[in-house]
Amino acid sequence: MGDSKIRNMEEFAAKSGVSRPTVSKYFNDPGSVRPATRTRIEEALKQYDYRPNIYAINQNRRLTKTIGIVVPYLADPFFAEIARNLENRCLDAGFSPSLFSSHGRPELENDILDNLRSMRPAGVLLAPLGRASDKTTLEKFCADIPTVLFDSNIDGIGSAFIGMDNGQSITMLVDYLHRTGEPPCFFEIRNAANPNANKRRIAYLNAMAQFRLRPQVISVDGAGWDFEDTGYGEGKKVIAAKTFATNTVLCSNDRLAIGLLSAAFELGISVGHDPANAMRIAGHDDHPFARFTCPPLTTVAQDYAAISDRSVETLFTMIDGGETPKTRSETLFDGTLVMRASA
Amino acid sequence: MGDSKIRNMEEFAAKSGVSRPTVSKYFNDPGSVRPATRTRIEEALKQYDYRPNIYAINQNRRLTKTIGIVVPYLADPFFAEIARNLENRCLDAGFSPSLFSSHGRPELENDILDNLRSMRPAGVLLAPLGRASDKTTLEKFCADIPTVLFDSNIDGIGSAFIGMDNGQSITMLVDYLHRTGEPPCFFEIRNAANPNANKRRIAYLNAMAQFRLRPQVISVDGAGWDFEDTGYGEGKKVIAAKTFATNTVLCSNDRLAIGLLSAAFELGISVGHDPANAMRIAGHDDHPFARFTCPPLTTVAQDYAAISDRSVETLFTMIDGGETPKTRSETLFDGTLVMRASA
DNA sequence: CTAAAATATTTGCGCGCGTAAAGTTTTTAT
DNA sequence: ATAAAAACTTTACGCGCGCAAATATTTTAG
Repeated sequence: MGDSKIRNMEEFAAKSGVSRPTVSKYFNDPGSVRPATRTRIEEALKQYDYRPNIYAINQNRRLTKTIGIVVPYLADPFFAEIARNLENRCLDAGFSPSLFSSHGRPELENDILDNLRSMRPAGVLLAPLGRASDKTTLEKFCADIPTVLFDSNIDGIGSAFIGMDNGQSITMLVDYLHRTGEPPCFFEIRNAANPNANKRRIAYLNAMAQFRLRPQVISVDGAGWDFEDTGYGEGKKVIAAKTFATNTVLCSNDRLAIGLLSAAFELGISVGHDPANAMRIAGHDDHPFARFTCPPLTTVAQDYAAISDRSVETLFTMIDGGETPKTRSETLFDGTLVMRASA
Repeated sequence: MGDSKIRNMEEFAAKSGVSRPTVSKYFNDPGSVRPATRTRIEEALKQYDYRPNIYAINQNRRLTKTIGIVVPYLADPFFAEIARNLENRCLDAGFSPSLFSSHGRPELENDILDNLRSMRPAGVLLAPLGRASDKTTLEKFCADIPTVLFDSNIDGIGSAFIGMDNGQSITMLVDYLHRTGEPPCFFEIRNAANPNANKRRIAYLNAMAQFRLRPQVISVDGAGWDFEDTGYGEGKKVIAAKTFATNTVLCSNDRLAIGLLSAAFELGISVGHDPANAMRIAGHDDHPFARFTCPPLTTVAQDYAAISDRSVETLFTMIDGGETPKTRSETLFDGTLVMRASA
């Protein structure tokens, strides 16, 4: 363990019997020094636990080894889970991830990006708030820092977008629901901030048209990120008013579905795939808790791992390549149908 | 907006017609310079959006304005919510919070603390993994950096602990369940990492003794942080085996209860406070999703705001005071009974 | 209006490390 | 064994700012 305290790289270099520039080289890439030298440094490292001062390092490097990760709302387990995957992959690649949540607040998103810019990160993985985001700020930021967008696509922002194919997933879900019972109504939050919400409504309308079914979109008011609460409160009203044209409801996302399930339960309406039940409810995303609702939620699974992996890979190739690619790429992954008891 | 680019404080000072040291003083505390000078700086700030280099600042300051926040598992909405509160309070106080999740892995917790130490933060708010934590590392860390523990108490670690009074909360819950029906069995994960689990079991046993009731603790195996999964899988076995001595189950935490609710539902066992139901299930924590389970979960609410506020306050007084207090303080908040339909 | 107090400025050092150039030693290839 | 290549050492500068001391200016008090 540590004996006397080492104050800087100079002192440490003296202790290890290697010159300071070589020690510096070692810390930037241990493989870049001769094996014999490496051993000497690492021996010294065991004796005098020394770490280079990160602030001094970052001040002098043109680019840091930091990767910024920004999500719109970390208290949403979906983003928490994605963030966890992203963090792990960055760590594996030798970068230090720095995690930020906009907490649903556009001003905070701007502040975070401002802070991030002054951190001179190697790159940023950004899931923007969406409609609420300040596009000008986003645009400026992406011009300066290699940025990969994920989850929420905003046209023209960032050098790449990784997300899921809402058209594919919703069509599949509509198809399934239609084959197994009454065609679905679509339950969503009006003017939702997340751009996926829009795409899903449109995908629903297209799918229904394709299957020659009459669509019904129920848009309810709801602010903020308390989707369960909106699903519950507004769902109760809609169910009580018997607004749903069919017994099957496709929710814009799982959190809304969880709220709607809760509303149905309270009103004594049985939900389930079995025809004995009064209602069927399906969601979208395969939220971490969707397996544990009562009844368990039928939904479309997003491929968390694939989205995380591809986002990080895309960013790393951008970083390695040196410059931002000419053309903006969009990668969409297919969802997987998860048949559970609710629909 | 920004005209020509400012490279450093020297250039910016020239543009604003103020000397560099004064500008430096301004950025450390805008109120410490004369109003006239302040105006001149802020006028210049509007023209040439300049920000001091954080790395240069942090390298030269003895203490940074960073507050480290470390939670054991961010994908648990309980910690996500606490983290959100803590972040906001740090921001309000002019600090920059830096959020880390140990993701349930002790090595990662150690790495995070190592990184954090080299960041020379003004202070750290730490919710340790608990039993799995490397106590030696924690101890060393707390000796160097002002640290407030929250949620999980580890004897002697950190200068203060802020959490909830498991004795009070569990006693209240046992009392309530006993008054309104059969006395509760206690459902928990064997050898849980979190120290609260232990305290709750003991509190349960004490409470049952106090009310002269026969206790029954059911400890199931479960690794990791997938509490719902454990509650569901093991819960199904326990219910099927009719192990529970009474019809009332008090779960060690809400996430376990959510899993158990799911198990009961699958087995066709109706859960609810109403005597018509076959079973009653209660949880602990008032997890963000507890309101939306079917039936909604009766539980004890932790006072998120109080715990966050007090943790931050305690840390700030430590930071202001300069040195760590002689005596370690422990602050425990009472829980609030939340009566919902499940028990 | 003058002295005292408060605030600015000037000057200059230091933080810990990246990095480049020139010279030296070691390794690898022929 | 010798030349070429690779790795290392030495030397030196610069990054952008904190901070301290001495000096100059402005504000406030009497």
